[in-house]
Formats: sequence, structure tokens, C-alpha cells
Amino acid sequence: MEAHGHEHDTGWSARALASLQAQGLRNGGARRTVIEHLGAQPCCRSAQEIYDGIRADGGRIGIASVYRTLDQLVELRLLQRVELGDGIARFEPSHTGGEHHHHLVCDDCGKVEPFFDSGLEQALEQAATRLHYGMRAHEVVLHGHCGCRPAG
Amino acid sequence: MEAHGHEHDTGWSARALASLQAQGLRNGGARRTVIEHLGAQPCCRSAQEIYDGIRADGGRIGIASVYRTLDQLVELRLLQRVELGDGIARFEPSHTGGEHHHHLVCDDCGKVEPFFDSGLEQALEQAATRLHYGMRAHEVVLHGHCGCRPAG
DNA sequence: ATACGTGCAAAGTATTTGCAAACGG
DNA sequence: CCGTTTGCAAATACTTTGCACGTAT
Repeated sequence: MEAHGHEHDTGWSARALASLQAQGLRNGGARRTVIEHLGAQPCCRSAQEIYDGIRADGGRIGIASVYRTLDQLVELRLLQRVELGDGIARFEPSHTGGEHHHHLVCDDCGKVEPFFDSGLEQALEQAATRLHYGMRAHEVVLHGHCGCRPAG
Repeated sequence: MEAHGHEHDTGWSARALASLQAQGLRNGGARRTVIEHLGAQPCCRSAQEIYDGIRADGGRIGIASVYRTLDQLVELRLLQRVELGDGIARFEPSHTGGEHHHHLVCDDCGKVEPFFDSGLEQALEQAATRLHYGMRAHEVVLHGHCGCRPAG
């Protein structure tokens, strides 16, 4: 399996697999497939999307394994859980560097777009500091209209 | 003048009821009760919490009515849906003024605390402007540790 | 070989919907 | 009165769990 299109955080999958091994966990079939799939996504994905994507690629995985792997990765902070307001949990690699982003959600068509804003990141850090809160993760969702609908 | 200090947005319930009437909707039993209950909360509440709270006060409401009312209020933008990462949807009045806040979530004990930060609000506005995104709402969740646990 | 990992299906929660009765205007 | 609203219960949607078999180490 290889990345296509834009470069994503290619190293994430390798780091995730290594972390699991360091935990004494095995890296067989399902878990490896989920991790590699996640590493190739440009933005967050739901459990069902991950499952469908893997099956579409010919993988013979069960959805329970997808959920179990996601739980483990979230627990190890390798994965960030993202809830955008539609009741479906989505997941994406915990990008610590330049891949870090937040989400724009169109309330008309549901389209999700990633975005990055350094001023916002700075403000988040400052707020956490001011509040004396040991911030381990953060999530920002902007709701609006992406222009999919004419006017009115 | 708007409410300030520890006062909750007392006017919200009245505004919500008026908006519903303006929509040609009736304001009887269940709906009114849910709206008044929401108006008295200092922070977001789940459907179940709202239901339990109303029953505890002697109200004879069905949980379906709670969900139906919440949907209508969200649709009219009188209510903001908040998802904090545990798979449970929470709701709070769309505070346009000083009551506006975001949430700190403790990943150890699950405690939810509201907070406000003007720098953050400013950064959000600037980001939306820069991205040319017509922002209608936004949600920020900071995850961390509230100090409930000794020292891992 | 053995303990961990996996897929399937059944079970759990959170939320939505169908419907007859209750109710507001 | 008549159409809306409500409560109950059944249905759904997403996620978790039980279990026997598969597999990495």
C-alpha cells in the first residue's frame, strides 16, 4: 500500500505500528490494515468509512476490529477522535507537526474541510496556559456554508 | 442590557418561546418545559440529563419530546449542539453575548467546565474571515487533566 | 505451542419514528 | 373542533462485547 496524490504523514503508520509493538501488542492483519489505511487519509474518517475503504481494497476485515483498533490508538494518543456534530465519531492521526488541522463543516451539505490557522493555534495555547489547564488535545469545529447552495 | 455575572441568560427561554410562536408552533406542555429547563442550565446538557431533570422536578415528559424539541431549537439556531468526545450529544442555548463559552473536558474523570477566552474568540473570527468561510457557529473543546488524579 | 488477535453475530446505548390519545388556539 | 403535540413503545443507528477460530511470535 502506498500514498497517492499529496504527501500525507507517511511516517505516522510506521510510528503507530512501532508504538503498538513497544506495548507488547502484535501487528497482524486487521490492526495493521486499519493503521495503514488511516495513515493514507488526508482528513478524518468514520469507522464505517474506514471499514468500507478497506473492504473496497479487498481487505477481509470485520467492523469490530476497526472499532477495537481505533480505541487502542486513541488510548495511546496516536489517534484523535473528532466529533463534528452529526453524531458520527471520526478519527485521524494525531499530527504533531505541519499536518495538524481543524475542521470546517458545511451545515447545508455536510461537507468537511480541513484548515490550519497559526493564530488560532497560538490562541488555544495561550488560553490553556491562562486557565492553568494541562491541555493534551484540542478540537475546533467551524460551522457555516461552503457555497454549495445558491442563496437563501 | 443583557444579564451579567453569574446570572444565566434568563431572557433566552422567552426568546425561544417567542421564536417558536412566530413560526406558528404551539407552546404547550413538553416543549415549554424543555425550553425553560434549558434556560436555567449553566452549561451544556444531554437529552437524558434534561429528561431526568424535568422528571425530577415532577414533569411528566417523554424522552422523545425532549429530542424533538432539541431538534427544532437547533434547526432555528436557538440551541447549539455540542459534542465533547464521549459520543453523547449535549445542548446549550446559543449565547450571543457574554454567556458565550467553550468547554474543558478532563480525560481522566470526564468533568466538563465552561470557559471563555476573548483572544480565542478573536482568533476564530479572524480565521473564518481569512478562509472566506461564512461562520454561523463554532465549537472548541480542550482536552486535558483537571487535577482530579494525583500525579500519573 | 500458546496467548493474543480477529470476524461474526448478538447485545448495548443513544436517538428517531409510528401512532393513538391529549391538548392548544 | 381540528390540526399540532405528546408519551409510549418499537425501530434505527452507531458502537461494544462474547465467543470460537486464526495467527504472530
